[in-house]
Amino acid sequence: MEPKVQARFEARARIIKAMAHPTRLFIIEELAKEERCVCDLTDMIGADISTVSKHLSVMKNAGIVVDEKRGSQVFYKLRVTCILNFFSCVEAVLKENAREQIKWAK
Amino acid sequence: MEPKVQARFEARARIIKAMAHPTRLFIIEELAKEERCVCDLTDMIGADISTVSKHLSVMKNAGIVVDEKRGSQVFYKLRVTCILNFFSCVEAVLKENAREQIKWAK
DNA sequence: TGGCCATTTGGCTAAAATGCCAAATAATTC
DNA sequence: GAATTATTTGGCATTTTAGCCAAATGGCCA
Repeated sequence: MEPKVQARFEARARIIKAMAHPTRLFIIEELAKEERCVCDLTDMIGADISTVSKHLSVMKNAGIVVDEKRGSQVFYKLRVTCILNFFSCVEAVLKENAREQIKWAK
Repeated sequence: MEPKVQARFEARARIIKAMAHPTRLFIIEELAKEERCVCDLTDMIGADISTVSKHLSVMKNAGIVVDEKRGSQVFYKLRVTCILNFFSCVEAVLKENAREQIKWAK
């Protein structure tokens, strides 16, 4: 593959990789509803706060979310909402997968 | 996070993770045009055929592609084409990222 | 059957991702 | 300024992923 093409797909992969984790998908869905501080997200997720912070940092570096410090808290929100379109397609794949399961079970 | 919710996001993440690699994104885009055998994809990508085969297997297990054996060759095609909608959003993020770069450069 | 092509699988090493704890930063309040 | 709260960062152990080679499998044809 030519280096230019290669680079383009690497850039895309970086963004998709930044979503490819259950916790991060949860965060994305949550931020789609409203912005949240790290502490609230941490409560919802139930992991160490440093873990949540690092997940957020991964998505921030990818350009998926933006943060804003207000007082002692840091609020995160989605940077590009079209991200949400992903989910409906992912659900479609999951539905297909479930359907196949039934077929295989026969 | 409740186990049920957790499981739902894990299922989603499995699918997105199966896309989160430059080579696999390339394959997806290629298969969007037309089905391809492993050998053709391997030529285009320039990696070991076993590597390409494993990438395809990852996507097959996630339900993103399906394979069909014809003679001695195996052809792969997309299972759910809405996958392509991903790219336009990813490009939007990349464009935003590029824009920010300029802002930072000031 | 034997040989050849296409593909998958096993095995192995190197690299990247996860997640926790502890320590460092930053803002807030008393 | 010290204590407190919110968040990030560094470090480390564990797990997962990637990619190559070599070997196994499956189809095709002489």
